[in-house]
Amino acid sequence: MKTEQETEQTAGRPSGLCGGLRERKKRRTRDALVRAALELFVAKGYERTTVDEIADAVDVSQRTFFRYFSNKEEVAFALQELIETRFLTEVRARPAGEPPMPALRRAVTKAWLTIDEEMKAVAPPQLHMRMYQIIESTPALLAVHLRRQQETEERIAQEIARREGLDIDADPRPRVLVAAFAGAMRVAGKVWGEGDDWTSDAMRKLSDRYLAALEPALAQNWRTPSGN
Amino acid sequence: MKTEQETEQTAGRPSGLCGGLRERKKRRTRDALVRAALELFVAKGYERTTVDEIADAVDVSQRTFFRYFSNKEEVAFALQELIETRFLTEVRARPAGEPPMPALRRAVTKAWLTIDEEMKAVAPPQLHMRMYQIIESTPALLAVHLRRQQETEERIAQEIARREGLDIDADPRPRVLVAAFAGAMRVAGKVWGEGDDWTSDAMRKLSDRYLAALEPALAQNWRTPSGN
DNA sequence: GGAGATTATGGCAGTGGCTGACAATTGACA
DNA sequence: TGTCAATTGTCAGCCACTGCCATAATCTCC
Repeated sequence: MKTEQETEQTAGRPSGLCGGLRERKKRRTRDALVRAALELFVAKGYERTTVDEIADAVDVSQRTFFRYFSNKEEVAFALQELIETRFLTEVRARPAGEPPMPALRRAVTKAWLTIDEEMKAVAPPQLHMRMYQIIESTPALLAVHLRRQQETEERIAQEIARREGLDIDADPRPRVLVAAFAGAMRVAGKVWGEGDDWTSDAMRKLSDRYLAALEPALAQNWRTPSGN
Repeated sequence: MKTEQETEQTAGRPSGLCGGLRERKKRRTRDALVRAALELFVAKGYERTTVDEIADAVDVSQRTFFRYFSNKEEVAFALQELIETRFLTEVRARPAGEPPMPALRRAVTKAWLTIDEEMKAVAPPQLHMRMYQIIESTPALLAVHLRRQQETEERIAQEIARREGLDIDADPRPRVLVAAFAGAMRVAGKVWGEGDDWTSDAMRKLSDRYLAALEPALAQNWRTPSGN
């Protein structure tokens, strides 16, 4: 028999309060693995860190590591997982009458209001931020990152189609809107990671700026200066 | 034992004709490796095909395979490489005065006019198409595919910025436009791969449709039916 | 056409990611 | 306390990938 291990994503609750000893222990090992991995990745780089080193740092076997994470990449995406989940939740919470684009923009703004707090549960924010830079600069991780984002895109597009009562395969607008939106967000995220202000407030401002640039960018005439 | 396919690709290729024996031989092994890899991937799936099998099929050592391709993934992207190069060339060839979005749209249309011919040089179109489906459905390949696309995006954005005389780091529009454009194209490509009409003509029509949906998708009001 | 410099290739040993199988251990619960 | 199920460690093994060195093929120049 299999125990479901997706149960513990209850946000905002400190680890170790719920469930029996067995589950608490599992959560602790998992968090410890993430933390050790992030520290090692930041210290030595992703490729120069071996799974054995991560496992040794937490004093478990390599085999156990692979029981918690299906591969070495996955352990690097703790923060991303959080962001994606949070954003999706906020989109689902938008009022039904709201048009698609404003709904997405407000969802992203609201999501970033709470992400700060949540990520502290596993590792210090500084660590997450450095990890984000490593993801952007390590080809293998960047590739996985983009794939994960695309999976989120699809879920969001489905939610938008549902809200608007559209057949997602017949009307191109849900997927195209979300693709454009995600593209602008990706550019914003990249600039954020390369800059020096790693507050969530800075991220919100960048999102706004790049999303606002979407319509002017599609316009024919670029002669009017804008954007900065 | 030895697979000899020296005859076909020397016909219409500038690259197959020039150079000494050494270079021609190198090109032949490379093409043979691509072809053998595609056939094996299509027949058995990407993950169930080992590099040893590909090398054996062409009668070279595994070590030689890795001298031609830096990893197993790379050999799967022959067609994509072609498309990206072609598209980039067409963008660079657009007249200077043309606004960014029309330039991109016309570049993609022109690119697909010649891709058919070019890809036949290495393997039959059918094989490339099946490979494309495998890329879209194999997580490891999809991830690499998206990263490659993003690299192309960056190059195109730089070209757009250059054309418009803008500083790409100061004005968000070049990257945002290209991100939105690429997003719509990606959705179109996915639909193309899932459909049954694999002509480049079909791809051009899908591109048109999804790019046309970009502006309506960003608009506030979706109540007016459109797109299909 | 042959000597010598270049370059492609093969073989081999070794590392690291990842998996299946099985046995030992630990927590849950009657 | 004893039984049952979940968790873990150990071990053997596959596969992607790399460095190293010897060999064989091509190229260059006389």
